[in-house]
Amino acid sequence: MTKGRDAEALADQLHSAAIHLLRQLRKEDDASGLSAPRLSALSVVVFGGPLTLGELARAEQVKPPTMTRIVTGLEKEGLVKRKGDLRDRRLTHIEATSKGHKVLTAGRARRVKKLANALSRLEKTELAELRRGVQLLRDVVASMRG
Amino acid sequence: MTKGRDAEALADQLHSAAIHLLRQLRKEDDASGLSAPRLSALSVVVFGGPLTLGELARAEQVKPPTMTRIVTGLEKEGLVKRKGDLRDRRLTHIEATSKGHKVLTAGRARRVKKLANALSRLEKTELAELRRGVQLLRDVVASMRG
DNA sequence: AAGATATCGTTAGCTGGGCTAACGATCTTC
DNA sequence: GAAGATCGTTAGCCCAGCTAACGATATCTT
Repeated sequence: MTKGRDAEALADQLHSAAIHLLRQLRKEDDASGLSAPRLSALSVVVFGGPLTLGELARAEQVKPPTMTRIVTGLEKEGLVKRKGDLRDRRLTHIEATSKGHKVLTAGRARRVKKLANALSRLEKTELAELRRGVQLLRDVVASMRG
Repeated sequence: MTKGRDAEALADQLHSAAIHLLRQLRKEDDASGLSAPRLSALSVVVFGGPLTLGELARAEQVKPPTMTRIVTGLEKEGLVKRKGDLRDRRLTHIEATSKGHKVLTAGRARRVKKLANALSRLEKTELAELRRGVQLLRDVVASMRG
């Protein structure tokens, strides 16, 4: 059947497009001076509120020892800080400092701006079509998790 | 203007979708037993024919010493081999072995299949819409290179 | 209440991948 | 033929991933 073959060709193009998109955007991230794992973890902390180290590790799909090191690095740069839990003293909560907020939002702004800039060259109707495509893509990605 | 704001929101969603898409697909790559840099380099060698180490380093946007190590790793696993150049004996050509071809195409098949599978759950019209979106995305990414 | 068990984060030690600096071998140029 | 450029490698650094093992703390059993 032709539908399956279409899906394969599209899958290939989509995969390639995603790779190239992220490769372009990563260049902007370099300006923050943070490595990708640190940037990603910081993002979760900033937007996801304070979390424990274990939660953060799970969110980043990484093992606890790895997250310990990432957090230690971020802490040394003054972007997050550790806080103990009074009820359960095994827990360590990680929260972003104001500097952490600033660095992250500045980086995100750079990145989004670059992409938004490219997007704004599109016609209004094209923008709508792309928006629809992105929505479908999100659904597809969500369905892959199962 | 509202168009700029729309572009920003879309940029954000697109960025996120691309990240999550690649994260899902990378799980399939793990089955190959190869790390991302090795897989990527192998892919260039397989599809881009024999290249020198320096060319490969540039293609992967990596410095020569890094590529030396990646190639050494691939060579130890029997996926590529080094070949000297008779005319210019400073050069080292890297070419894929048949095992290298097999491993790469098998991995690519797994990856594309997973994505194509998710895509094939879409309605025919949705598939067309997504295809249009991907086409636009490719144009957008291409325009960012400049 | 005490002892066994489970959970959380850290440390130790391994691999791999990124970099710069320095080097040996090899062309190329003068 | 000597000087300079180019190619790949080596050495040595840092970061990020993992597993195994541990100490501290909570929780469960009895």
